[in-house]
Amino acid sequence: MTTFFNHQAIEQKWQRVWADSAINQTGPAKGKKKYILDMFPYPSADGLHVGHPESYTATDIMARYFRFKGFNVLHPMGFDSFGLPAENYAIKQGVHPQIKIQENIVNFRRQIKSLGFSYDWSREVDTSSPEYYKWTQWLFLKLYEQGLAYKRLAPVNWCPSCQTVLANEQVENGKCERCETDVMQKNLEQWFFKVTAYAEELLNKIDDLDYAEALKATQRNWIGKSEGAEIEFVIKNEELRIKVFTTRPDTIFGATYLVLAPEHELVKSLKLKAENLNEIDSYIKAAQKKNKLERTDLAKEKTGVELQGIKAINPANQAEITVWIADYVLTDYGTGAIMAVPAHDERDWEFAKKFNLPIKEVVVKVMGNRKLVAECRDGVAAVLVKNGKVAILYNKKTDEYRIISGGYEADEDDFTTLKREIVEESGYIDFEIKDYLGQIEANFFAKGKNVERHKFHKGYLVNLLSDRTVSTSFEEDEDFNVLWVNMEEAIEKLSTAGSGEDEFVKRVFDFKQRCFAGEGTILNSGKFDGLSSAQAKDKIIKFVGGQKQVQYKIRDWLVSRQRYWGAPIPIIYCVKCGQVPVPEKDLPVLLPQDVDFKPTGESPLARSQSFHQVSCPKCGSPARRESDTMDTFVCSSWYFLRYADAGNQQAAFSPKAVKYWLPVDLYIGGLEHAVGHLIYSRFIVKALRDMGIIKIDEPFLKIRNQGIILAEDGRKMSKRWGNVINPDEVVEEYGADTMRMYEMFMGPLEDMKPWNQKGIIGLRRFLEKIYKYVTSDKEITNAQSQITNADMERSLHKTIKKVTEDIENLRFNTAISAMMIFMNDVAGHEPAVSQDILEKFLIILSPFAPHLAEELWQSLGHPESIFKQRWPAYDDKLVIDEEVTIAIQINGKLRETIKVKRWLSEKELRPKVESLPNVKKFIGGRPIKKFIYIENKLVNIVA
RNA sequence: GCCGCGGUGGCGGAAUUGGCAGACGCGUUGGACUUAAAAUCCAAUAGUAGCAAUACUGUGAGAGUUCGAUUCUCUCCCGCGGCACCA
Repeated sequence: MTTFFNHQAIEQKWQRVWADSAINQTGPAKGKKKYILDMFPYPSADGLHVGHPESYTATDIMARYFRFKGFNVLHPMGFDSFGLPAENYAIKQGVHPQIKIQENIVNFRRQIKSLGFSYDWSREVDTSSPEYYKWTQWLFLKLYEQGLAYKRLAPVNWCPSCQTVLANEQVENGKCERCETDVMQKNLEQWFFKVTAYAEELLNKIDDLDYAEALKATQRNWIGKSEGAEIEFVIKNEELRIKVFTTRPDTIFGATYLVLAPEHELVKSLKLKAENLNEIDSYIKAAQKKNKLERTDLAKEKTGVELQGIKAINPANQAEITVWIADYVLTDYGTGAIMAVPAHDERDWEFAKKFNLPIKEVVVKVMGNRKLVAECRDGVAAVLVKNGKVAILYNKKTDEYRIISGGYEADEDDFTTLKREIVEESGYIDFEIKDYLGQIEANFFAKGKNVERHKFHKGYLVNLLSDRTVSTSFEEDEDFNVLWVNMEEAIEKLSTAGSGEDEFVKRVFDFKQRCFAGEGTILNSGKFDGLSSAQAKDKIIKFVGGQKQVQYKIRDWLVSRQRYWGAPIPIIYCVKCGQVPVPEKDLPVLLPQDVDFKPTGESPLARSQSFHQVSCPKCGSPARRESDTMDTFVCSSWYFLRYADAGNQQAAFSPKAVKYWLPVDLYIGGLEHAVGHLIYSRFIVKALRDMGIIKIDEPFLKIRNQGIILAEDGRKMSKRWGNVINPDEVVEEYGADTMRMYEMFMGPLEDMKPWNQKGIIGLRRFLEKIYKYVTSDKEITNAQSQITNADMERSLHKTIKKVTEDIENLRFNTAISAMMIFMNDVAGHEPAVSQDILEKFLIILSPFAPHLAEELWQSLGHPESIFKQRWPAYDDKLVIDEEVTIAIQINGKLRETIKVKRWLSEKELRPKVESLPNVKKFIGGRPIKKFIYIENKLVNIVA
């Protein structure tokens, strides 16, 4: 590649100057501020990958832009340096994690600096340094004081390969997110942070935050709120009550059995009273052998066992119902017991079908809209409420279906109605009822009869047994029936019928649809009949003496780890006093250097006598130190607070510094941290707020997630595929500015996009074009047309406007495109533009390509850095063109364009337009029906 | 299954209170310069038909609203991400 400028010399020169002049150092805490933050990296041995510069460039542009705008900007960088990879490397290679991680940090810092980011390195943090983790331990103690950190025996996730427990957030599809080993369940005593105490606030504050919809949805899903009720079922002849959680109290009249999870606390005593203890025991044993993944496998057929001889009483209708144990009920959600409503819950339906349990329908689907029907009531002869029957007749021989519908007569039962209607309408006499399809409520307007209909229909599938017929008079109106059709036709022709028959057709072909799990109108529920589900819920909860209840899926955060390379948990176990927190003055609890850190399942720290054996800080008795370390996510859940006051020796941070700098105004990082790091950080901030230590509710006002950069082959970059792009090589060959520009130009920040090695050249050419234009004496050889400085002034102001707006909206790709358009305007035209125009252009370029902009700025005779300048303002008058091109359409098709003065009136414009030859041609002498004029944009002539 | 995001040339992408689809860049083709190549510069570049002017088609599919739809509404298909026996 020919080089018109020596990027290496320029970049080295300015990186040195900037470092020496401390130009990126954060100002004292006063004036208007912006806190622009990147997710700090884990300093892996592989060094930076191209995803890092993507988000770092974006934040760097923002930081530089806001400095130009006169803001005091905090833009820090640091390293999340505790964690497993360094430890695993240490185990393999025998190098202490600390040594390896420091090497990696040196490399990371070099790489980051080579890209010319404007970080304030004086505030760098390193989570594995005692100066930092002292305060991580302090944070732990603060949470401990509040009861937000606690130790508890609980079923936890255990990774047999990493030899440690994991938080729920670190398990993906039952596998360890780090090593993809199947995670086991173990009952262990572990440390937790009480995130659930903030579940509600974590959920409802999401609405006010400026996060991408994907991030919000992910967090909402993870928190998993559902509102319902807890209701007690009495066990017959026993003093026992079983509490169930349900979100559908409106279906309780349809609860035909109860189900307990195998681990439910009442199972132990109940099974002894059952008649089939052995069967029950073997079922429980079998269930507990399965791991979580097997238990929750949706494809698996449901299993269960009845507690024979035991009956519960449905509190709604006093019916005696059976009690079952089944592992489709989860132990750790709700109360670990459910009321089963097979008619309205697919899982209960499946279970009931398998074990032949009663299915009672208490909610019907509502078709059509009662309100709409009411609105078109005017002029309707009568309101007819007549309940009907729909039979779907199936002819096995021809594999065809036919719909027959009709109403009750007098007090007929279902079968009599069906029989009569089928004979009357079709003449067939030999059939049997095969399946009940459920009930629906239909609301519609029958045009032919001019009546509004509001009915309940029951549907049946009826098998034709032979072709025998009797002659009928076919009195019924055949137009209302679709005669024999095959399956596809039945679905197609009837799915738009809208009167409710279509719903039954669906239920014929889709077995699952026969279990209606939606909300509707209540039936078979005593005095609640006719209410909607929504209306019935509260009333029924009251009626059965239940309690309204909210459930969340999110669990407390398991923070202890049985590994070496983490912050030690500052707790001491005294023989006399029990759990004793390490006094703050004794912090940090230093990680011992001389430990065999091989993982064995026991915490490696337990093997260090000097670490382990201590005396109680309270009474001096013999004691032992907690030997677990903290999850690295604890370190990263507060680092953004430390940046505000990084050098503080006396405290984690001063309230004053946090008050000024926090919350973070813009945080950019990967979406993979949606439920781990980001929820943890939000939790920690809320906990510290409630302790009165800080005053903010949320750590991050605005979060954007950079999209993954894929390899050229469209796959993820991975050593395995050998398709990884090394940023160092790109910087060396094309330069840091080109690299920055390319990554910003690839596409929208948040989109996933593939790398294209050839595409980089376009950005390099663009920078060269600028360099040549500014440094040469502007003898443009290929002058195509004359252009005035006033024209260029306009072009510049348009560009400033576009780039300013695009930066504020993080649309860097179109900002660069706008600058390219400006250069295309300038270059190749004579005469050259004024120095003033060039200088302003360099300023708006400088956040993107800081080295080149600074170099050219200096070459224009400025001794002071370009980054000391102010952002150029644009003049609205110069941005708007006086002449506009108006598109002329005839009947919606573009036929001509015309250049006119801006804001030309229709009166002035119309004759001009109508006299255009093309317009005359396409109108072809027809009269003009309509002349639509959108000012400054378009004319559409309808002829 | 539920929730969220998306589907536009050969490729990355642009255009949204509904108003000229394909900006900008890559690639490709042709030309200039050169002994030659690279680099650079100029031109063309959605598809189909045509020598051409031009015409028709075209933003995942189908329908709808509208003078006008990539943009709004409905139905469906496909891709990505999250949750998932959560009662």
